[in-house]
Amino acid sequence: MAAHMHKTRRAPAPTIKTLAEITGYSIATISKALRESPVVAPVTRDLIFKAAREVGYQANARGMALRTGKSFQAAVLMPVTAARDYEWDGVEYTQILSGVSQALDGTDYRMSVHVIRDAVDGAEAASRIVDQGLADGLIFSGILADDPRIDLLVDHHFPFVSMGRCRKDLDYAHVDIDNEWAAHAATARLLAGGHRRIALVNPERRFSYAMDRLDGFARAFREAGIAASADLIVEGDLSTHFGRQSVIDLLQVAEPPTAFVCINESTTLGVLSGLGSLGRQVGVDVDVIAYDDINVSAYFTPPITTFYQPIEVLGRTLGQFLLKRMEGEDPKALRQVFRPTLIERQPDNLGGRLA
Amino acid sequence: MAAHMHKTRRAPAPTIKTLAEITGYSIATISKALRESPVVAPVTRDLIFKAAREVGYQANARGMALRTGKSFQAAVLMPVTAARDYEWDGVEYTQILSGVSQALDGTDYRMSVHVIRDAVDGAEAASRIVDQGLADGLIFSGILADDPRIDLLVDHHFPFVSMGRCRKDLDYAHVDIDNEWAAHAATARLLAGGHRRIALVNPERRFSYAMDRLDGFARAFREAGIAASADLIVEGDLSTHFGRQSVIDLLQVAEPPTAFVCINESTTLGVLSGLGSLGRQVGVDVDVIAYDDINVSAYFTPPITTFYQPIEVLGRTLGQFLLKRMEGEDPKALRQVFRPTLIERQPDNLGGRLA
DNA sequence: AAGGAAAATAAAAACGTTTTTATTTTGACA
DNA sequence: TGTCAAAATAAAAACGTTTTTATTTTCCTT
Repeated sequence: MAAHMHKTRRAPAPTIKTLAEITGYSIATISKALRESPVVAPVTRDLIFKAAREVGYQANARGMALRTGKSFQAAVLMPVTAARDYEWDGVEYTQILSGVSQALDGTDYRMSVHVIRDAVDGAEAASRIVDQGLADGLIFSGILADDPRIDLLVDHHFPFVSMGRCRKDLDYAHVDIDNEWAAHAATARLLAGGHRRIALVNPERRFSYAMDRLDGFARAFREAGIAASADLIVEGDLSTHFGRQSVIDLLQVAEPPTAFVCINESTTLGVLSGLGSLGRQVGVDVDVIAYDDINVSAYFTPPITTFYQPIEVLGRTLGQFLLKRMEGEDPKALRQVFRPTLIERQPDNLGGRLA
Repeated sequence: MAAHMHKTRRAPAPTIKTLAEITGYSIATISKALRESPVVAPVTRDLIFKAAREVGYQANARGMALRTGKSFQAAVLMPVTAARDYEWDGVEYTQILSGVSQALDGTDYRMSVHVIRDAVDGAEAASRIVDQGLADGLIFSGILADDPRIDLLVDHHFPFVSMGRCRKDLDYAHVDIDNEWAAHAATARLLAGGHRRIALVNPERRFSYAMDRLDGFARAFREAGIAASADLIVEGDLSTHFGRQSVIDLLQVAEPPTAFVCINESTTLGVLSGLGSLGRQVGVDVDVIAYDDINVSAYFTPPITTFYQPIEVLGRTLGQFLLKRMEGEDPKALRQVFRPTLIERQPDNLGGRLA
């Protein structure tokens, strides 16, 4: 009677022991054969592999994990700002995760995501991951000018790849966008178009790349022999709200900007929203150049000039680098800085009205 | 000499054995005490807890995992369409992950993310997770009208919570948005505003919620006693490109729509982009009502009327439900359908020109 | 054909838990 | 004060691997 109650009991997954029974070899030999150890005879290795295939053997991750002390997890810290309620934010992270996951595909590693709300949270997450061995490697972004996570991880010899670079030491694996270059190029383009009062909508200075962008902005002016419009630099979180508010504030100053250089999509959307509600037209009253990583600027009305870098590519590189780091490769060999490509969608000279 | 080479060796993390040595109890007693088993005397339990606190004992997840057969992972399937190159897509997923992670905070569970590229990929990922015991529970979305994942998981008694519902069987834990209601409400609002030719920009029919929205759309017309503009229903992926192309196509028909009901942010952006490039003005030539989950419609120019549901809340509920499911709670008790709130930003009657 | 090194395989221990079973201690009752 | 059940603790086994150490087999050399 009771036998009818439950379905046919699922056969327990085959283990190394099952293979030992089937083939007649000891579990030690099985283990070595499966890991292609040279000490086991090729003929028995083949035999064991065949048996493994036949019964559909899959190494038990938990057993491996306990024995080796590894977790087979690649952790990613994903920032989510709790600042404004549910504001559009961090949208590019799906692309990063997608890229990392692509790199991990086919390896023994899984991707675990740790959501962090701020820098402190991020540092805590990192040390928890190290202390408790929650992962074998770590990927994170939002690098501060002097980031405690990097010190911690270097100290513990914990494999990691950062998206972005600290400003001081570079002896670790990283992937980055050339923010100095991009900010310089955008500013130079606007200067060439005749703009003099250029606003820079920038992240907070504690972020390493905010400083890089400031540098590029300044260099463009310096090279043009023009005094930088340093009073038109605004700094804040990367929210849409911030972009909008920045425009509203900046257009009230005595000598308002005729052009804007923006950080990311969401801020750009806010800037356009602010311009729209003040009745200013892009390409007529002001020009806007943005940095784009999810290919969305093409759909703004009007489409605007952007520096574009598909972020999934960065994610993939991050994953590839992390795999190599976890295998002990020298971090010095694992660095890549991407230059976004310029996509010209506007002349960015206010239709010639400036010349 | 060599002693100088490496830093002071980090003390190995304390284990249950360490605690046994310190307290003099056996490891069995330690284990039971830490899990608050009633068989161990309260006084020794306290003693053991105290010792654990003092040495900073943290249970080794790998040991627990091997012994219990659990993985302490909550898996989330994250869809990323590879359709168009790096198109803005799936941006709401950071919010979902954030919500799930919030729910998991403070528990023993970690969140692992599995990126899937299509429905087949999703089904494979699900069965891999079940077969290999990669996780103890699963969260996924993009539910098909008849989703193989649901059958698989129910069959294996594997704990899961779906975001969205199959159209046939509902005997499982799920969280959803009331798409029928939202589509109905949007359509009814436009009908009340005097619109008769209303376009529905919808996902592909294989998705369960696409059908729900079709139902709501039809019901609004039926209730108004007006023949539905069924020829103005377009179906496709949820990309910005699709939104834009839909508008361009639809405005070429003999009797073009005067209003659009959109699915999500990215499609809406595409719709607005299409309208802009054809020189049509929202609120003058056409009205647009959208569904918004990342609070971005407020920043479109002009701001448009939306049905808003903060998606992080859904994520949190998904996580909470999954925890309960993993503890064996009856799935029938774990269902929640959210109704988004209407945010009126336009009169949606073409400024009265229709009446 | 004996000896011995090299090659191949087996046995045993270990990773850190939980759980089942066994043993000791306590305390109530006669 | 001895008996016995109940309470408390200890011992041992197990989860599935990898790795170290031990044993057996092969085969070359003389």
